[in-house]
Amino acid sequence: MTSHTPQPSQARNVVRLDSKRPHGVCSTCRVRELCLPSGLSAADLATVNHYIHRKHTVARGEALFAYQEPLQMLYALRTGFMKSSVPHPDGGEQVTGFHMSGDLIGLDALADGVTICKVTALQDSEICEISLNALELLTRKVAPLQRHFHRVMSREIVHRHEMMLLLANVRAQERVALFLLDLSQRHAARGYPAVDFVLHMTRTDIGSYLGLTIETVCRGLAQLHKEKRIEMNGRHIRITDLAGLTFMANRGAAALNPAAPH
Amino acid sequence: MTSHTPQPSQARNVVRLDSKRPHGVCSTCRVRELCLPSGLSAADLATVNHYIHRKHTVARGEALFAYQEPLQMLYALRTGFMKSSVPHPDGGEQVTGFHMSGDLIGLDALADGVTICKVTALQDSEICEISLNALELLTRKVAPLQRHFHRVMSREIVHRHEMMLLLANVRAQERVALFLLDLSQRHAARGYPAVDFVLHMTRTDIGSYLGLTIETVCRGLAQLHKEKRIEMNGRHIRITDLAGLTFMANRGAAALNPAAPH
DNA sequence: CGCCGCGCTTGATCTGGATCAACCACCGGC
DNA sequence: GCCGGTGGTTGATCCAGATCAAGCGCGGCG
Repeated sequence: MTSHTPQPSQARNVVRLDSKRPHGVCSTCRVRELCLPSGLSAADLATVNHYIHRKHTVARGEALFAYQEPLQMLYALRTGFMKSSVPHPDGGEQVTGFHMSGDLIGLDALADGVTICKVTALQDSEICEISLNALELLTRKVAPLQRHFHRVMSREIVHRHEMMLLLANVRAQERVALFLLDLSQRHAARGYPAVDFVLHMTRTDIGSYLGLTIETVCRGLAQLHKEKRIEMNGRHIRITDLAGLTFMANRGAAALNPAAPH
Repeated sequence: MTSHTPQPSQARNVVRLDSKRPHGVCSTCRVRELCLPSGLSAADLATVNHYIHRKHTVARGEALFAYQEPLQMLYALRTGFMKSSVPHPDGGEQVTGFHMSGDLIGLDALADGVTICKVTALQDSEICEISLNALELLTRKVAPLQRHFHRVMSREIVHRHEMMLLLANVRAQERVALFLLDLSQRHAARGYPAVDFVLHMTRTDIGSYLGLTIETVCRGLAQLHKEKRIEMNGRHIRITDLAGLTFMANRGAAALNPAAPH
């Protein structure tokens, strides 16, 4: 009810410093370039900065928001790891995505102002937020932000598009390989090791996300291990044959990358 | 190369009449309210109108654009029927969507400026277009348009999200039922009969779209006929038991609508 | 006309992954 | 220490839907 609409002042090029936002939220953020204010000039960044709020941590296991909850915010994951899921009527859930630092969360709620999935922290997470009102204001005012925001939304479409193709066309074994590669690439984009990481989600989550049962995921991983493509110790994964993994994933993902050079 | 950026004039509230656009493209359009300029005031509509171009017809079987083609336009289907598809390396294709009048086409290309699917006309179609430059300008200038555009993009995310859930969770028979209901609702939204329509696509297209083989689609339809839920004559469909069809589809789609009242 | 090719239908068989089942490893509580 | 719960692994069986196969109806064309 308290709508809390910030008053935009014209031609603001300076960061206003106050006790709540000592240095600005984005300007000190490591993953800024993966996030909403990617590619902005210092002046534009300062403007945007002013509307972004730091929110409290979401503890592991806690929800950022629930399923079908009214939402007037857009969130960005600053640090941590989260999953999106849709509850099944039978008590289970369908996992629809995993989120790493720099990812925007809540784009799918713009359509009707209501969330279409629940988002839960798999690791203690810090998140930033911006009100949709402020976002609309800013994207009107800051053209590069507008363009980037459109690209981000479009990328969200492309991602779900690729998941559709995966679920329609790709064999179980290759789904698992693609999943690991996707994580690997997202780690790399954030400056973490690409071939050595920890899975923050359970096997059940992975299976649900990939449209497979937990048993099939296990067998898929076991098979990759037998083929000496990965080493595995519980949730710790080490990719020992990235090229081989990429190759077999690409065979499976031919449908995702039809124009890939032979 | 010839970038053709229209010069925005300030506070233009009148439709400029010229020989090319006698009445404005949108203001005479039957599906305007389903399309980009939904919910605009007369003045805003006139402004938007000015940047929308009518393009020539795309004949049945012809492509609107190809796979992985640079795209600086957003299209809207005015009349006709189209499909989106991704080519398979083996010569086949994966159908990713069907488009009816009022649908926007090309939102997924915003991400990288390159199309991620090919779009073909299944019926002779008229399409409208707007350059991305103009769109960016307009959404900055016309706030209701901006808001609506964000909702449209978000809806595109939601749609692919629902397809993901369908492909991951729903049984073949229920996929077919859901497909028919989806078409039915989209017909109804355009003022056409909801229970009596023609499928413009082949069974193969349907199968590809639903992640099923053509045989399974046939059997699904035959089963629906046997259960007296539909009548069928080639591509002509008549839904004779909409309630029953909805019921069985909802059972299958429980995963898509988990919070549906008992 | 006859022939071909495409879209569609229906039946018979096969199989990838689901389901069912058993078991282990680990951890937290008492 | 024991005990129960959660997450993970592996083996045995089952089944929905893919694959293979055969045939029909129809429109275009030499």
